[in-house]
Amino acid sequence: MSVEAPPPRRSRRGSGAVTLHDVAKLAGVAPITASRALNTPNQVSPEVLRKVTDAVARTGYVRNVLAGGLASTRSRLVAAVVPTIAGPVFLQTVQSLNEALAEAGYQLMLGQTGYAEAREDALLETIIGRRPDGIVLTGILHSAEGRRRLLAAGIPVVETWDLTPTPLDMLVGFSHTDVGRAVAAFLQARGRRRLAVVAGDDERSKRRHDAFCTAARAAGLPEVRTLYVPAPTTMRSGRRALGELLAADPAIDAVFCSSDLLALGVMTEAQARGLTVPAQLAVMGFGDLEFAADLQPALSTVRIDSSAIGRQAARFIVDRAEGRPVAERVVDIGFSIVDRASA
Amino acid sequence: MSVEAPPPRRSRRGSGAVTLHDVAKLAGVAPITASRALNTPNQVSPEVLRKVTDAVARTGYVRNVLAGGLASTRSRLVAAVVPTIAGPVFLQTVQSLNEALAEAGYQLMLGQTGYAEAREDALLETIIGRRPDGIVLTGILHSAEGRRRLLAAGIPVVETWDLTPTPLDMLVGFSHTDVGRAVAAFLQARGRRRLAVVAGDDERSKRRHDAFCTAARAAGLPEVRTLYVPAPTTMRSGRRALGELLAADPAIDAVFCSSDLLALGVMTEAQARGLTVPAQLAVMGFGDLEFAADLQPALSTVRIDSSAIGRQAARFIVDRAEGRPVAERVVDIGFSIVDRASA
DNA sequence: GTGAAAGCGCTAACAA
DNA sequence: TTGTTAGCGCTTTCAC
Repeated sequence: MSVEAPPPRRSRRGSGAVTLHDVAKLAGVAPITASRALNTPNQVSPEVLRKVTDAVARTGYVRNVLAGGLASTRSRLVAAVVPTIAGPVFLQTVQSLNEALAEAGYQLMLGQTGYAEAREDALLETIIGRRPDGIVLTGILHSAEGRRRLLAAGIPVVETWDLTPTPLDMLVGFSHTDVGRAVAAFLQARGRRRLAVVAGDDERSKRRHDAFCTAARAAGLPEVRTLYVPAPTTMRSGRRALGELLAADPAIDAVFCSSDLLALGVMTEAQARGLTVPAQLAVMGFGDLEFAADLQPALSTVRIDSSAIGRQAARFIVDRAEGRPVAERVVDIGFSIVDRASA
Repeated sequence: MSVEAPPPRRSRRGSGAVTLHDVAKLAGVAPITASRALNTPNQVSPEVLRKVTDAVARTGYVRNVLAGGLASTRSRLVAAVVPTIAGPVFLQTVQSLNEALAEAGYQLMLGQTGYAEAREDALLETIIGRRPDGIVLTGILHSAEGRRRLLAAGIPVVETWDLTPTPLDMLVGFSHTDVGRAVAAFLQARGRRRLAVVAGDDERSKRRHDAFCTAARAAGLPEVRTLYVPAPTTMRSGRRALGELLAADPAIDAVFCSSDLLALGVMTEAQARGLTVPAQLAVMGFGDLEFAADLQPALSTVRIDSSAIGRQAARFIVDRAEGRPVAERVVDIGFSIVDRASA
């Protein structure tokens, strides 16, 4: 009569799902070997590889990335912080970021601050709690507290859509000041003199339009009429804005909008009032969204390679996560003025 | 002379960050007590709560949600699967879903299939690997393999943007067939007889337009001209489509588009060709995006409460995750026809 | 109300 | 190439 071991008291914990342990047992190898077969197949004999692959298929095993991440301190999770994805400006960036990350085996976590800088800190805490392998920020980070936390956490950070001499870590963007200057020069070269601006009230577009106004002033043009609308910008606020602008100064001959959507609103309102674009009023947008080229007249605008920002951000994070050296921490992707019919 | 303990051989593992252990030690309590102070503060004496809160502040501790999730088998992560966020149709849903989840302490993970059903399965595997507390699907899940996996994983699933008699688990959407019928009736009531359709080639819009055509036929109207364009739909494809439609039949007097963007393209093209909307051509969109009301003429369209879908999906998942009973597993949020100027 | 012990499922480190 | 051991940082279970 053999002394039986006590029954392995089935614990109430755990999800009950198939674990790597089960797979290893079925394949007749140690768990770590099964782990290697899945993660670094070429460190394992073909024989073992076959047995493990087999066991995985038979059990329907799905790896638990959370557990792996805890053990390896690599979560393969990347967080993106945007004001909102509703304004289609960042959409392209988020989309291409997501794609590039997915290809490299990383998952994207989305966080929206809603243009309220106050929420930035709270969101950051939530994010750090997940120990992401990287954080992609839209714009530069403002709060000192936030910067401190991020640095302390040692998480790679990419700031985007802006340029600053003092990046937190890595940066991919362009100069908003340069955009403002370039558009002012562009409109002036086309003989426009009474310039106006309709801009969302976020920091970056303000910076663009400050530069725009400064450049206009320097060129001896009359004071630029400026109207700020709440971010995110909409077609509706564009329509309203042109009305107000015209009420203040019926003689304006060019409007620089901080988004293509705003520009669509301005053009529509102009049309509704019987103003012809560009003859009586030049309209410039910003972003070069998909629809810009197909408006009637086609919208002149500033093109930002939004997808390139996302891809570069992904490259930054993945390189850092895989321990590859990042040569250049700051990438200026520039912009270009798209000269279509509306200006 | 005291015998010193050997130095606690500093392990090379771990992130080196402050852990709950450190906090507990500083507060002079057991780790589990510190855990309770943070998660269920009212199960702990005010005294202890104070000491722990204090220690957290002094150390700058940020909880490791991954570790917590592993121990409790609750990741507080929810995955959303969308064809693409670029088409602004799902944007609202994703946005409100994200917001509602964030409020409840859950994080959203984004996965894009890109309208390729083949990628659905691969994406699903990646997602299940993270052990999310729920999955929100856009549309209904097709692959039998995918359904099997999801069921096996025991993860709550919400299918959205559609209605089916055989939901996988929970469902919030509306009937695309009803939409098609309603729009056909609407146009017919306005005296339109030569109907046309421009639709994205995804399953749901096809269903809408099949119903539309069937209803038109039943009403004795002439055969509906139909043109499918690749999803995601764009303004450009709308412009092109009207051109083709007109070439095939110059006498059409109404176009039903499968998205507002498409409708914008159709309206723009009509205008470019000197056709007046709605006098000569009625245009109907779908989605009621923000800009629809502000177009010239204002766009008649079908309104879907996209945000409500997101919120309901969040409620479903959170209720399930917190163990609350879900009374109704299927919610039909309906739709409404917005009767503006373009039709 | 508080704590000790024992994992959650996986992988780093070291050894064979 | 493969295995043993010892965690990753937290929470469940059960006892006080």
